[in-house]
Amino acid sequence: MTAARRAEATEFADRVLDVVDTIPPGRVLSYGDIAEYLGQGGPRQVGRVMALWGGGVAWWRVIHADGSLLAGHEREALARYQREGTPLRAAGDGQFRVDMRRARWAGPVS
DNA sequence: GTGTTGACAATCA
DNA sequence: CTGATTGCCAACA
Repeated sequence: MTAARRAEATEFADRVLDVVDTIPPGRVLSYGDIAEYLGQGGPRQVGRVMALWGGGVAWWRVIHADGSLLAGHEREALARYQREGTPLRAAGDGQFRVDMRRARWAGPVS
């Protein structure tokens, strides 16, 4: 059942993308949080989905658990954060990270 | 079937 | 706070 397996992968991806699309402006979620929220897979699987099909959603709202930004897209994400008012934290060297303590979204239900 | 890699995470030094 | 190590899950050669 290779077709079924592919269908499952697409379904998982669809769920992840749906969750990401549900994240309100000014908030973020970590890969592990999304995996935990879905109750399946893991942070890496979420990361894979984002890498493949994340281009159609607010990928900048999905970051690492420690609040670090995506490698290679820091400038883009930073612009989004400043525009949406996402709580940021400067490290002094130009290293900006999201303040997970405040920006972390609890989900549709809180 | 085995080993390596990866948009990760938690823990330890 | 930074860096290194281990654990996890799935894809890929």
